[in-house]
Amino acid sequence: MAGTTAGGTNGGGAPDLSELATHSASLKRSGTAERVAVVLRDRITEGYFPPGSRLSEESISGALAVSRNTLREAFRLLSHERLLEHRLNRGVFVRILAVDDLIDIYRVRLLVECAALRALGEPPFDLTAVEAAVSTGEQAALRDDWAACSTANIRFHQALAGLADSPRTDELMRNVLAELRLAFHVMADPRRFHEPYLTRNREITDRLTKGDAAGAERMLAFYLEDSRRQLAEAYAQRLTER
Amino acid sequence: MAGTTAGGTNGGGAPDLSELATHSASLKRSGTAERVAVVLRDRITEGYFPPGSRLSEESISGALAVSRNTLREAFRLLSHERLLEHRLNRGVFVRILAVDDLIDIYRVRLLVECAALRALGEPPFDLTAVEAAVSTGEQAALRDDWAACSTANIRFHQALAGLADSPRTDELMRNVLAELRLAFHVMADPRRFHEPYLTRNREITDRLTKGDAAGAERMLAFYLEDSRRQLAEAYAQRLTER
DNA sequence: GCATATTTGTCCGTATGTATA
DNA sequence: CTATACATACGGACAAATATG
Repeated sequence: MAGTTAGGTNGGGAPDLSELATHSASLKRSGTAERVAVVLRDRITEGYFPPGSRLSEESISGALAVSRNTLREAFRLLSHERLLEHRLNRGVFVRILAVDDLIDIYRVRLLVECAALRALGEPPFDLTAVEAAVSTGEQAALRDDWAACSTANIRFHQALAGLADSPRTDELMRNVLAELRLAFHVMADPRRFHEPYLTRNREITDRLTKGDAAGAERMLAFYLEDSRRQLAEAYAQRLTER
Repeated sequence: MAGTTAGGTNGGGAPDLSELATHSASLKRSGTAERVAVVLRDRITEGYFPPGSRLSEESISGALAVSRNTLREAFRLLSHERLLEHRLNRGVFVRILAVDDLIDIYRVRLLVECAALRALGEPPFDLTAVEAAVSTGEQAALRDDWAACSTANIRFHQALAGLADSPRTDELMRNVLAELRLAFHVMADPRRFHEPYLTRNREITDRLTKGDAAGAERMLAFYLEDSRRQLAEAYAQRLTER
């Protein structure tokens, strides 16, 4: 019944929001609100809903064929993850990070990623996930596929944090890195921000392979500091020139 | 408040759950769902709703005089914080931590709290919050007020993590420590778990006052390891004997 | 500054499915 | 196995806040 009026919140692009129906392949039984949240999260992190855009209850619920009540439950979840911002009586918006947010995100990353390396035990580490992320990143760079490169880079850092073997830490990193993507969508110059770090990813991994966790940690700290500075500067500039 | 048709929806008696109405002290404009979440969170962490208890949509929405839709939004928030567990088609329950959860929580604490100390700059630290927490804990112990002592102890560790000066880290610790309270409510022998740590809190603080962050970090690591072991053992026993 | 349209906030009623006694 | 209770999800309603002309 819901009238899917074309051209809702977003001016252009693919109008296809759906593919909600049969997720029966997944073992995890979850309600519709959570499935809606998954779809929206994907759309946000992929840039389909750019930062600052308003997510109208009516159009989204229409496009996804769910009731407004259910949609609002999904909104709550994503607001809690800081991907959406809930302004009372005005609706939900894709968050626009402030520079302070960037700084805090990098502070968390420095804390968590370095701590994960420091907490490593004896030299034969399980680096399969780290290795995989690094090589997919390198291959994506060869293809000039900077979107994939960005994803691989993020996965590299998730893998590093994953060495702590802690589900809660994993979730923290997932959320924080998803937030970080919001900043990249404001700037959209992926190559500049990811290419220089490919070799450093490789170097860090090599250190770990050799069992030199302390060295890897030191390099990682410099890496994050450089990345933070470069990103924060470019981001601040981009924000003010709007 | 909107939609107040035909008077109060529930003229009937609400138990002692309420006090929803006047939150006017807070500057933060928030919707009912968030206020409901605050009330429920308090009730859970204070033990009014013990772990394992089911939170019926009907009775809670009746007691708080909010609609079931609004209540469900609040449930989503608390589920996301791992205080509630959402079992599909069965409702929401106050979470019962598994031993694995305890271990992971302590892993996160070790990671974050130690990293916060390690990241400290030059010796004159701002320890007002830490100091305050320690002394309130000591005074509570003198009064045999172990509930207050538990709270102060938690606040002590929040203050330690707060030295990292990172909002996201603060939130992480808030959530993780709120979760940890669930374990204490299963056992309810607060004295045994908090008294031995009062002096160690004091010692750690003293180290920090002297500017010896590395020493404090070492002590903290032992502290957490001891605490984790003692708690996990007692908790496992308590769980199996039920 | 005002009148109006749009959108959110909140509530109600209800049909359907699922788990449990 | 049937019955009951409850969560799930939808749609409609209206007040209040906000945006718009």
